[in-house]
Amino acid sequence: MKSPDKHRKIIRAATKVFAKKGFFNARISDIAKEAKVADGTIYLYFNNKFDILLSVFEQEIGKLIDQVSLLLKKEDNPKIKLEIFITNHLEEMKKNRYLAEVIHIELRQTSKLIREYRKNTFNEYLAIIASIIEQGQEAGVFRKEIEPEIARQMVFGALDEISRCWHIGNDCPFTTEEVSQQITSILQVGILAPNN
Amino acid sequence: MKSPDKHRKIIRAATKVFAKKGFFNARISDIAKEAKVADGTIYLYFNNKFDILLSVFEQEIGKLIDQVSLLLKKEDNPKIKLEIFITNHLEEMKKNRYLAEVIHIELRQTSKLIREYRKNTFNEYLAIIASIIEQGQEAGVFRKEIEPEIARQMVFGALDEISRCWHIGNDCPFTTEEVSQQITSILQVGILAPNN
Amino acid sequence: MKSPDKHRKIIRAATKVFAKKGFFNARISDIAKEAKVADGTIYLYFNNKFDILLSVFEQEIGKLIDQVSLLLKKEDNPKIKLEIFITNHLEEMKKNRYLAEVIHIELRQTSKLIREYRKNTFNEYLAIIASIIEQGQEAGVFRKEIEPEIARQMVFGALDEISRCWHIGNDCPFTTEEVSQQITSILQVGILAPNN
Amino acid sequence: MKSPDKHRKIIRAATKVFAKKGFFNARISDIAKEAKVADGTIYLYFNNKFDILLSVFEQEIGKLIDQVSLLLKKEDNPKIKLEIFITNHLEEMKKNRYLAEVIHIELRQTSKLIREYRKNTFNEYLAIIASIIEQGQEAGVFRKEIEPEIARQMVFGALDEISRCWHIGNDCPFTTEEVSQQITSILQVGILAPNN
DNA sequence: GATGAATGAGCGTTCATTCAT
DNA sequence: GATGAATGAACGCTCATTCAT
Repeated sequence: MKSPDKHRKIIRAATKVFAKKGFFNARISDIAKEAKVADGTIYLYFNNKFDILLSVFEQEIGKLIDQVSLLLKKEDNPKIKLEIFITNHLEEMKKNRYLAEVIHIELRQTSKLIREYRKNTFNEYLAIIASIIEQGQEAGVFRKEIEPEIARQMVFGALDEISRCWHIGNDCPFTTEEVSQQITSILQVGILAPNN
Repeated sequence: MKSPDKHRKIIRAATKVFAKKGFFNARISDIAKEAKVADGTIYLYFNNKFDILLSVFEQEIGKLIDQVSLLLKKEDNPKIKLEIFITNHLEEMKKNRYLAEVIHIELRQTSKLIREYRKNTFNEYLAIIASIIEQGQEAGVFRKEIEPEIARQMVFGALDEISRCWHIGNDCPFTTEEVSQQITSILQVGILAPNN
Repeated sequence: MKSPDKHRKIIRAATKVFAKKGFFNARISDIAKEAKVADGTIYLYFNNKFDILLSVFEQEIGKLIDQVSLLLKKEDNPKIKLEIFITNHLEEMKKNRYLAEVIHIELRQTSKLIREYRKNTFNEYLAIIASIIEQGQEAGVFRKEIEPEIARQMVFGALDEISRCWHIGNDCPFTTEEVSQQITSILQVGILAPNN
Repeated sequence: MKSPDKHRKIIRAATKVFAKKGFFNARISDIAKEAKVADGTIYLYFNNKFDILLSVFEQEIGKLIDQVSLLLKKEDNPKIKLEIFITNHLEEMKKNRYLAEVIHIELRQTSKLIREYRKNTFNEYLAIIASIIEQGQEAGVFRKEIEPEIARQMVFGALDEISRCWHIGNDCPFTTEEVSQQITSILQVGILAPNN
């Protein structure tokens, strides 16, 4: 029977290799070497290279969902919930460089497969943002005329762009906390000065 | 003398092919066929496959810069300038599906070349956003505690995520105008309801 | 573990193909077909096409060195040693048509690699000639004013030109033995008639 | 009408380029650039790349033949004639690096075409050596049992190997004169010390 | 189950040759 | 005659995938 341990090892190795080289430049043998496994062994656990990529997402983003869900469960205030989501995402991206790169590099690589995939686990993650907005609107805390879907895209787009800039190596002179606060603040009260 | 017409034809073809298949899945012969030239002809105008990608950016993003610069020149109010930038970007992405895909798919290829490249033309485009924010702060229209760099990332990230969702084929029930207004509005006054 | 058998098969095939077509006209797929392996298999055993050429030399010339060294060990007389070298080389070239062609065709490829290479195994082979001359001089059998290096070049040049003519297809009406004796004789006593 | 001047310019350029890069690594455009002529122009004067190579030989070796023939005409003594041939060849090879490389690199490149060619002008050059030997034998100066064909091969092989070593960049601590004398001496009186 | 040698389709790129101007 | 842009066949090499052990 296939060992779940080896499955995990391969996923971890693939996450690292994809992050370092990008999906197309990563070779199966790189992943095999990183996982200390024979090339052929990988095909006992995955159908093909692309399947590995999908599994990396399932696994890693599943973890993200679990983690942030746990944090959000303890809080009722939508304002704070949004802040928690933002802070958690940024912190994770800063910590888990591999996942960050896999998301922002590989998520756009292509193609129908990814597109279909995105209707699954990853969209579940994004849906959390929309649901926070909706709860806030129901609670009268957020403006009703905001479309939760658009706001969700804004939030994720903003966060993902931030993490991309971090990992591109351009110096970013701000701490995670500062960035988190600024984004939260802009989202909450906008950029206008009081009398405008 | 190498014909500038052919150069343009190849760029156009490459934009289309990269958008449809992604950089790595695009074949030189695909581009050649699309441009109705021989494979070898491409190498009279470009050094290699990657050079084509860079040229596509230079060309297309140069156009974007020119266009939005022209529009912004006519306006002084930073609030409206920001709206103009947002609207123009979204409209262009909606219209020029190929450019949109090339940006959001290919901009993420890990590559020193792209990284270096991004310090050039593309960053020029992004710098426009930051400068609008700064002008607004100087004019007292935007909050001074906003970091223009972070806001810039938020804006571009949001817009890029929007355009990605459009082209991914997920139904987006909103018009360009609605999206543009919502984003502008969130950025300007935030998402909080009046008394929060 | 990569099979040494396959390594040998490829070397043998390459020797044949290089001899038949020359290095530049030889195709990797020709070698693969001749060796009855897949094209890609060749790259499990060699780094690139040029590496195959070098290996052919290492292998084949190594064999030549071993063989002639063995023969020379049994003999002390420098006169006879020289004759042995000459005869052995000519016999081998006559027998091993492929090696002969590889030497005289490929040895002349301008290439830093080959030049560096020649300082290794092949030059070892040539050095045998020089050392025979030197021994002869020490023993007082050969004239002391002969430069061993120049004589060495003469000997090898002569032998290589002979073998080239054989394989070029021009009829050569002499047996290996006759040629061997003539060359040995010219080298030993020159071409002058007794009273000149 | 095709200009003989341009024909000569291309030959000269090709000699240089072939010598520098070898036949297979030389590109038609290299030759065209060196000759300050358009690529296409070359095909007005030559049928194909290989034809250029043949023409280079015809031309350059023709010159060699003329030159050495002139020198030999003035001399009757076969001993001296042989010395003249040897000295002249070595001097030319030392002077005309391009021709030297073209001979020793390209002469072995390959193939049926070259082989047929060699029955022409180049063999004429080699025949000069044989005829000197024959004259010497008739005059009783050279041993009758020497086969002129074999001696010819020895002479040319020796000379060509010398010139190859020169151009390979290996240090050769001897002057042209020394080499010439040593080779002449070995050929004439052999390498044996007086009493052997 | 695990291995890693073997496979071979596939692609980026080169360059001799052609031909419209 | 001269040009040089255009052509496209050809090849070295890679690497995802398979399969005998």
